[in-house]
Amino acid sequence: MSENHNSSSDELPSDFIRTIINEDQAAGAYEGRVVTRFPPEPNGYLHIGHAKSICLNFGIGEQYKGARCHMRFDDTNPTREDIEYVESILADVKWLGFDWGDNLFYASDYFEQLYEYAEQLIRDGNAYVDSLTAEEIREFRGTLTEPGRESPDRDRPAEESLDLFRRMRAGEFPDGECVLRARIDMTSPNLNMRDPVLYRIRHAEHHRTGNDWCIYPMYDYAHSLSDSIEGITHSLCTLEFEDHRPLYDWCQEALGIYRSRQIEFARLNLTHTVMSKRRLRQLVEEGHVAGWDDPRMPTLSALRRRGYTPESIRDMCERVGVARRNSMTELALLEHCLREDLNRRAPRRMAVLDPLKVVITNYPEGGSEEFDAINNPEDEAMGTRRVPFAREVYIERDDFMEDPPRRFYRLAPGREVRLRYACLVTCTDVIKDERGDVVEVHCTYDPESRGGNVPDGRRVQGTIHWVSAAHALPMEIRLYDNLFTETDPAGSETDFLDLINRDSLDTVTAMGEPALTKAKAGDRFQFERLGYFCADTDSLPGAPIFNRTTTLRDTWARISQRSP
RNA sequence: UGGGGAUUAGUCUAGUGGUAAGACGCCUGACUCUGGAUCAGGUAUCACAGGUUCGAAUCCUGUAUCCCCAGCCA
Repeated sequence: MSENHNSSSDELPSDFIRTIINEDQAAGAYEGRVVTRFPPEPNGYLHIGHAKSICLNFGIGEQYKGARCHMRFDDTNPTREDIEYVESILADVKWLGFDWGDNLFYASDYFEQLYEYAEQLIRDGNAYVDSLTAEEIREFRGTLTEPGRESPDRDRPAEESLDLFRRMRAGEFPDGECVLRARIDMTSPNLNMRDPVLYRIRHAEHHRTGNDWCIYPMYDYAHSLSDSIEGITHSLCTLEFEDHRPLYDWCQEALGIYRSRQIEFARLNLTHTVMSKRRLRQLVEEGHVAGWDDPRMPTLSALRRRGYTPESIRDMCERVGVARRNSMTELALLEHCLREDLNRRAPRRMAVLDPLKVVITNYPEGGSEEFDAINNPEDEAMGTRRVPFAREVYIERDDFMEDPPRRFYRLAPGREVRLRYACLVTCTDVIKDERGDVVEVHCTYDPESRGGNVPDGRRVQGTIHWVSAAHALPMEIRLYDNLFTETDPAGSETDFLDLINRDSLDTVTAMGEPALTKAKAGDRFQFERLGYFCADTDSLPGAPIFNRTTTLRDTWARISQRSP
């Protein structure tokens, strides 16, 4: 497999995990094989945090000769999972540009084998059926500073546990009646080793196995064994599973089966958003956003809808790197990756978000003409297009100031600017309404400057974008800002819901050049001087609706804020 | 002294005994029919305190701070 992303750098990523793999390869470990896996539970939508794990695991699968990455669903809890999530997860991974080939697996595929392994543990005295209640188990577990106590059932004869376990499977007990526990060490300082539960009873329909089972394996047990069954060499997971590693190892060792190695890395955190499933769910269910794919969400489906490219997300994940320290990546990095990608690829168009009418008084009434505009200055092959021009045009309200401050290069009374690709105009009059607000600006144009060129070589400081009023396409545009103004809403003292940015969505009616009429959902453009925009899935034929993916870097905004 | 982990610029990440590297951000300047892009330059002594050494971000000792763990969730 080859990657076509990040063509600007041929360097393969390197990090402590790849260093470990390199060492393993050099030492001939795992017979030279490298097998990773991406193991989500199908109980929600993937977000950009998952993208880091996907890029890591699949990236390693692509990087090493003969390596592969398995797509595996950790579907061991039927009450929270659904086929809907399986499908969206698969679509998202595919969208990011990764391919699992034939290696699509489900932990539920192994239920029978997992069950047999459990019987083996019981026979070997490594597991027992415990009839303590959930509350009792919790009490017996002890605390962080006090050791736990052994259950009265801990020394139950293997035969008895075996019988009980079979009856658990047969459905003789209601939920919660008993569990299968590993027999490890109730005094371990690591709570995960205090006889962890391996199986619980759940009379629930599973999205794949239906009602075949009423006992379901717990994560630690199922995950360790699934990795072993699939011959996973390097099992990469996030930091919070560090304390689970001894149990992960114990499961494979107690059964004497293939040994995989768990390695933990820090999860991705992004500023100005939340990443936990619980909080994302709350945003959706309480209606703070329109849905999982609301373009303000950090889910992959939302980022896709908003206009982010898979390449930009992969690039960001690569640049963030992989390490063991908790970190918070600035959203600015993702935005940079997006701009870099789209600057190269997105066709340019002109659109005016906040229109102010300009009348060119010396231009013939009723006349019009077309000018050539470059589709992408970064890529000549993208060619040019014709843009209609007439006596009345719209410009951005921000591009005119009656009383401009220093360093304002745009239109002002008496000042000449270039209408991009069209001509030079000079402001001669300002028309205001009774409240004193500017409603229209009058200009004269220099007929010698057709196309925007300056025959006598005189300099104009500003070049602004415009749209012919007579030809303009009115279109809905959704302007997004961060869902949270705080850097780390989840880490704040205040409830994150109280930190939601009330101005995160602003819908405006903009005027676009006619070429935009043909835009289809998913099409991305740079609207010159404004930002990158992507036609939303709500678009109708001939009536596109655009999401602003991100703005362009805006030097003027910084200057004007600094010294007004 | 419950256990486990982490600590390099505003952010992320390299460097594992030889005198701090890259990216984002920010600041300067050049250039420009996008105040975009591009180009050039600037922006830390490595949590702290001792110690070992000719030499320490790297080794040792101690301290501090932060993160994770008491689901029959993953």
